Amino acid sequence: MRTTTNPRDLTHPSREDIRLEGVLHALSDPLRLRVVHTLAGSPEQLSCSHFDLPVTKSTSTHHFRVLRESGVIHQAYRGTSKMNDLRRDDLDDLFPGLLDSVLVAVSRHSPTPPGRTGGAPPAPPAVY
Amino acid sequence: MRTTTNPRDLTHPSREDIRLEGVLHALSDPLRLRVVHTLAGSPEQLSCSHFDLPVTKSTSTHHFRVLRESGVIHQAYRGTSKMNDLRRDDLDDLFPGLLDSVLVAVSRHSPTPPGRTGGAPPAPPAVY
DNA sequence: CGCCCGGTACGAGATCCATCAAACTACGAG
DNA sequence: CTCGTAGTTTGATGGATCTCGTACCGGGCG
Repeated sequence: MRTTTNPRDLTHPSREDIRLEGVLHALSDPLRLRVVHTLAGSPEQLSCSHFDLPVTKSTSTHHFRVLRESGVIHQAYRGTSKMNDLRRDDLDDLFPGLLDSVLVAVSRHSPTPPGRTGGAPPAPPAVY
Repeated sequence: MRTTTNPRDLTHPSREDIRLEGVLHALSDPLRLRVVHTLAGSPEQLSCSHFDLPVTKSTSTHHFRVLRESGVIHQAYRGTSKMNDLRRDDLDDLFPGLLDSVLVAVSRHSPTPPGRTGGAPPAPPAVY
């Protein structure tokens, strides 16, 4: 009967539990939108600490949790840090075109947020 | 120099003042999502009272205001009632594909909300 | 004119949300 | 084992947000 609430267990909603309202709400915050945008522009997973958000650690934790619990991102521990990546497949399957249109909108309307991701430009719209 | 604050004056954000976060936030509420979906499925403007929302009149007013102030809908008085319609052109121009993908997602994941709109099916995805 | 109907304004209460500081946990390196 | 790094938890605070009830207004109808 161990499963005693291991603090390193991360709960993610299954695909069918992801709700549109939740995703839209998660994306309606500038900070979170920035995280999603950066994540989309990176070919690899990124640790939480990679993002240089203008808030404290606890606030950061909060935002990442909102993103995870709404089904927008997937998180997993790797050593001492936590890796994040977009749940692209799930989102594209559930809400086709939604993520892409949001990402394009962010790219268009934000002057490319300070703090470059690494190399890949914002995020090519992917297949249409 | 006041125009004496005419209560029938409705303020709408100009196109360039519409913000992505605001739109996403406005759409992240089930009630408002339902309104937008119904509006999108109607070829004509609809009065506020056309919607049979499970809330009181004042709450209804509140939600319509959120939609208007975020730039999602346009409102205008016509006689004793207020007509609503989507700001499709503005939204499509600012955030291409966003509204369509949201509407498709609503159509897919809601069992066609009770209280039919009139005739037109949910909203054909329009040009891709 | 007087009334109703569609909608607004104004509080007020409850809940949620973003934010922080401070104390804590877990892992890896010395 | 000790320390530092990465992130969590808890509690508090201030600000939105959602909801309501009640009072109000403006236009149309009888």
